[in-house]
Amino acid sequence: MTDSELGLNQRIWQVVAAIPPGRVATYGQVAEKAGLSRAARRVGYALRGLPTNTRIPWHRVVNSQGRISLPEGSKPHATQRDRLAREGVVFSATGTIDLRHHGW
DNA sequence: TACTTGACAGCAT
DNA sequence: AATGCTGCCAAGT
Repeated sequence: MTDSELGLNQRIWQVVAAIPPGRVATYGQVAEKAGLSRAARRVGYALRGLPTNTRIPWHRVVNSQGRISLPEGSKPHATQRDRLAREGVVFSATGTIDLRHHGW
């Protein structure tokens, strides 16, 4: 495995793992903290490759609008929302999170 | 080997 | 407010 492969994904996962419960970070923030300043897309790709039983708190990562970036109605979407709600994250009627309050 | 795609985001129009 | 374009970087075709 090359450094660019392992290093990149692990850096991303490490950053995600550091997000405290009850808080959410945007893909852009994760990318920046991982040293990828503008590779928000790469973050989504890395999370997408995580196994279902991973211990990485991937659910604490949402897009810049405070919305879950997964197809509404899909199972992963419901899982993310449920886990966040369980940590005390509040969703508005339209399904958006107030980043001013829950942002990292 | 080259082009397209993707759990995104910021800026321009 | 809604599109569209560009940057990022690995994977798929």
